[in-house]
Amino acid sequence: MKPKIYISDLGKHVGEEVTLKGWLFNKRSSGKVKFLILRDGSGYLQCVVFKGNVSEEVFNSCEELTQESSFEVTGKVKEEPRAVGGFELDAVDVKIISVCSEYPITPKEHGIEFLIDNRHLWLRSKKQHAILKIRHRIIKAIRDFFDERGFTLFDPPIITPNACEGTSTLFEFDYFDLGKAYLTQSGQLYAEAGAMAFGKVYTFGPTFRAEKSKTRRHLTEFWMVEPEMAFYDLDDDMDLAEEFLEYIVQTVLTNMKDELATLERDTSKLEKVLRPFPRISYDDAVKILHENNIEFAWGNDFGATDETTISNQFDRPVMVHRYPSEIKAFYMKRDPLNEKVALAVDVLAPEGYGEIIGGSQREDNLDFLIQRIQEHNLPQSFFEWYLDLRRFGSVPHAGFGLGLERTVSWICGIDHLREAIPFPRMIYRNTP
RNA sequence: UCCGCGAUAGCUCAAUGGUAGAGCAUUCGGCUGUUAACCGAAGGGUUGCAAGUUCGAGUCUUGCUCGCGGAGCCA
Repeated sequence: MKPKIYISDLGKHVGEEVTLKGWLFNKRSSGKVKFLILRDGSGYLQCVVFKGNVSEEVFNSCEELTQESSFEVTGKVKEEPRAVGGFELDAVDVKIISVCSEYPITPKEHGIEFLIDNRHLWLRSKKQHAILKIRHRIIKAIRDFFDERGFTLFDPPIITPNACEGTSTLFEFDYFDLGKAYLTQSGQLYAEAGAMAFGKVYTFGPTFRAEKSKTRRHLTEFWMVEPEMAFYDLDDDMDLAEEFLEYIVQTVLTNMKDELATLERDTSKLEKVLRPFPRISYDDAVKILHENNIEFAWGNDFGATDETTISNQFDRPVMVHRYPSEIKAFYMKRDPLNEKVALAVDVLAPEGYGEIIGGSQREDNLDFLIQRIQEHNLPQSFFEWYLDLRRFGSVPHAGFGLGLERTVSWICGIDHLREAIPFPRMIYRNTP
């Protein structure tokens, strides 16, 4: 097979005659010269078609090229500061592969509703392309981070028999003769089993929430990465979380400069995401709200505006720990120094992006755990295997979950989660 | 579930209760360096649906449908 050449590789081919394939991003013509902007998924390239340099037939055929028509172009690569990307192709031949008729997304402004209806095409746009390239880099950074630190990737089931934490509304369906089953809302309980087997594991996959949340911060299907570590306490958990976030952000800053520029992201705010992050207790956070004249009663969970007020006090992610145990999940260990609070931590992203990490040290005492399950009115029979983890060599352990799309949104500086995933699923939309 | 906003050409939007318009896209013509190119021309409409008020409704009223974002819940 002849080696394929992509626009991103053109620096290695200056002066050579190459053949490229792709789609027409835009076209300008001036009588005897035509400028075809080729898009091949790896970049953009201006192809110059002078009337004398190609056959008359080829020159005229360029008129048929409409936006997003696919074609093949052959020509000599040259450096050209006037062109986007710094290179240009002097075309000697153009072959049309498929003519596109009336591409819906024109190079003008469009409304969000129209764009999301055409998500399958919107993905070709520069901004969406940049967001999803950054998403890809974030995923790689996540995997590199854990792989380099001795974690084992541990895939939990998507189909579960019980409502894991007993709080969220889940997608329910019939599972053969076994009754109702649910789509997972978290792989965490299974990750705990993994941590007892491998020491340090992480799960990374889709999770589902059937709540009728109708905001720019919610999807019904989203991706979550959940590390779980044996012999970690809450402080160890927070140490890992801040190292993790720093690694992700700094990796993107180093490797995705062009994409961040396309998104017009103010990177000075991302450059500040360096350890250590501020760590404040829930009590301290409540004080901050009161100092800002916000009414808030101890024992409640923070709303979106509360989170923004708290995170605005800092220039990097803030870790809020030791929440009232009543508003947290049954498996979270209570603080031995204060039974009213759980050894939990939420990480709030800067710039109003809200909670991106939720974690805790887990309850490792069998009797306490059974008591919590009863207090939450959860069916203990579903949790016997989970209780076995405490019966057979229980150890202190901790973990957290990071919402991928919220992290992508924050780093990209976009205002809606739906742009952070190729095909978003929301309560009133499951197409395309 | 509650609160608020919206629906006009393929798209983005205009239009004091009085002839439904512009830009982009499409088609045709012009231009040898364009950068959302530009210049000229053409085609393109059951104004979300239903009823009401009025001499006259895109505009006012009521109901419905669909969508948007906020609350709650959460990542």
